[in-house]
Amino acid sequence: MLDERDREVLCAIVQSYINNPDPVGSRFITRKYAFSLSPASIRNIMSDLEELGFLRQPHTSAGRVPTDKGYRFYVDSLCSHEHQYDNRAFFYEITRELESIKNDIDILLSETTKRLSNFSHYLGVALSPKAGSATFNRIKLLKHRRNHVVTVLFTDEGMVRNKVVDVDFDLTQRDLNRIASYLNSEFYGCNLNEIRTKIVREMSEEKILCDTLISRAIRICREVLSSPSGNIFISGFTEVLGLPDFSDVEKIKEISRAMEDKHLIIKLLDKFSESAKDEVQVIIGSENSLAGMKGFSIVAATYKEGSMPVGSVGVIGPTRMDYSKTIAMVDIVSKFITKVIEGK
Amino acid sequence: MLDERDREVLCAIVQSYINNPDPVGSRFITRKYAFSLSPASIRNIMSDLEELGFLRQPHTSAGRVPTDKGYRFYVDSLCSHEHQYDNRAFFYEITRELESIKNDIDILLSETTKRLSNFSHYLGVALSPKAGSATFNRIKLLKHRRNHVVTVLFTDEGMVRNKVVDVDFDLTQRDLNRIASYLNSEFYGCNLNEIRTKIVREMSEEKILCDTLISRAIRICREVLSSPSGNIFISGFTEVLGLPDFSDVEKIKEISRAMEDKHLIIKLLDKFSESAKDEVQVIIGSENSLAGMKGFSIVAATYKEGSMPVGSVGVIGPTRMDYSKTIAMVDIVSKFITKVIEGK
DNA sequence: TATTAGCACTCTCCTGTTGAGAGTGCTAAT
DNA sequence: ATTAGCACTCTCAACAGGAGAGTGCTAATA
Repeated sequence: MLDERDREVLCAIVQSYINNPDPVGSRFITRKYAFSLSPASIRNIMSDLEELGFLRQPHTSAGRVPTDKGYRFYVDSLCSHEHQYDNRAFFYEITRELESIKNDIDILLSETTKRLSNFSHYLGVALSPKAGSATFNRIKLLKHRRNHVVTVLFTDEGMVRNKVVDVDFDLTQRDLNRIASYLNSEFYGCNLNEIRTKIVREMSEEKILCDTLISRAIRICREVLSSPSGNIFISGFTEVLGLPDFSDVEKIKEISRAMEDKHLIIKLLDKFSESAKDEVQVIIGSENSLAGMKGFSIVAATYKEGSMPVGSVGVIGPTRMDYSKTIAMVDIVSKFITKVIEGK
Repeated sequence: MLDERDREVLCAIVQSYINNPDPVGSRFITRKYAFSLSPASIRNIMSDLEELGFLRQPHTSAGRVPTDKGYRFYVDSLCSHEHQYDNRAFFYEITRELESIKNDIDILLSETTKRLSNFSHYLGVALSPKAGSATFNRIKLLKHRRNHVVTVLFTDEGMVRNKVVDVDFDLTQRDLNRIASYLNSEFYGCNLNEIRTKIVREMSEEKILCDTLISRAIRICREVLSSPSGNIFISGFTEVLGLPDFSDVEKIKEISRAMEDKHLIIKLLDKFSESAKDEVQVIIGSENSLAGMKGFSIVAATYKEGSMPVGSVGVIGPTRMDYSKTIAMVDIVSKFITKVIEGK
């Protein structure tokens, strides 16, 4: 479909536009990229590329601009995925500054997104491990004031989570210990999601258990498991405001709305976690299924725990994004987080 | 200094400008506010008010606009602080929807700021209780994997906080229990800040204790207390983008930078907590000591725990802010949070 | 003496025009 | 197949003119 020359021109246009958001014209291409072709020939090629949907013109007598399809082709077939030199500073910074934060995954992720946005100039995003996919190790119940129980849940993965649970009955610490050991023997090694569904089923079926210790145990456990979605971290709004892509107030509102709708972004990143692909993934502009996110691209990857993806980290920016560099950065970051978590 | 008539005119100008961000002219005043004076007389008054620093003109032949000093006078002497009717819906919403979130103060505050920004159209902010001012009740240490200890700290105020602490020595659960009971007997009833300073002192003085149980206890405790500052919650960026005050990209960058600098806002709100005044406090534009926050106003109040202010909640917006309404809202919110916390 | 009508003046903002500049597509020559 | 040449289109910046809003000042008025 595209011969070598066409590809070269497309590549030059995309790179030039990424570098500087002006529609790129034929003359500019010949001069800047030293093709052994005249502007007129370039124009013919550009015209073909436009026909094929890789480029478009903002208006007659403007240069060309890549379409989402153009970016896609560039990412898949044209851009080099080596960018190690540029990103070396980034790599050193995160390893040097963040390796020590290994006990609090939330802080680690939040700091990571900050660094990511600083270096990429786009939004850094990360999704903390979903509790649901973790494995129940043990639970500890501590009496707090009357009617309050502090629960501390340990997972096999080393996550610790606490929550204060209201109970409508008074329990001694001894009762709590018995409840805890019941839960521990019942659920040891189970996946938290499974436990939740199991509990819901049992609660609807066996109303008989009412007011026994087990029923209380179940009720407490349900409370503990009731907040399933992981935290999301987004950094770098000020950073993106500096980009020429956001010199327009409408564009700013758009990305701000997208950011506010955290649920949508969570959903999106969740998809990444599910598709257990190993590489960095890229969603470009309108490929996105979310209405509010068309116009932006997402570059993301998962980080793993015991070879299972448990969360994701990435970058959101304009479609006019330095994909090559960003992909390399996200790759670095996802591997780094995996390493920190596993090495814990 | 200002007679009754001058005040009325100033009040009209401020209110008109708050209502609609156009410089207000003499003719407009006479018509809208039905003064029994001609535009020419109003002009004379306005000229006086400008001389006194309450008003300024963006340019000759524009109307007048309040200065920070003008807003200050308005807030202190002119505006009515009754706004109950307008805010009734707001009051109902927060009491109905948020009262149930009493076990997790962070979620309560974050939801509160969301509601606050929705109703005010400005940024809602809140500072969670500073751990330092709380009172040690007891600590529980649980063995996590090798070299990791899960600490659960209870305060008299009912706060629970957990943290995973790395230790460079292996301890049995039994050791941990002994350490915990040492800490419990040593620090029961102490203020957390005191404990921290005490620990720092002891660690520098008595190196002798090295490698004993007590030294280990102290080390763990220090870790637990090492993150002193409270969380900050800010909501409503999309909300403020809708205001005419932020139709300019520069203004947007300004407020975005201010938001990113969370430390500064924390500092600012901390001051509110310290000055133990009971009322809602207002900082207008350049009264602010923070460079990045000039140009914005802050309306904030503290919420209390046992009649001690422990955190603050408020609103950040343009100096052209509906002070009357906002002050009433912040008042409602701060009292609401106090009630929820105390009633816990 | 305080108030006001009248008027000249200033400044912004909108609109329309114009010319430069950049880039294109097409055609004919190489 | 490539390219030079040219007419055409579109944007953008600069400029001018006119409407509109508001002011300050002065002289007349109650």
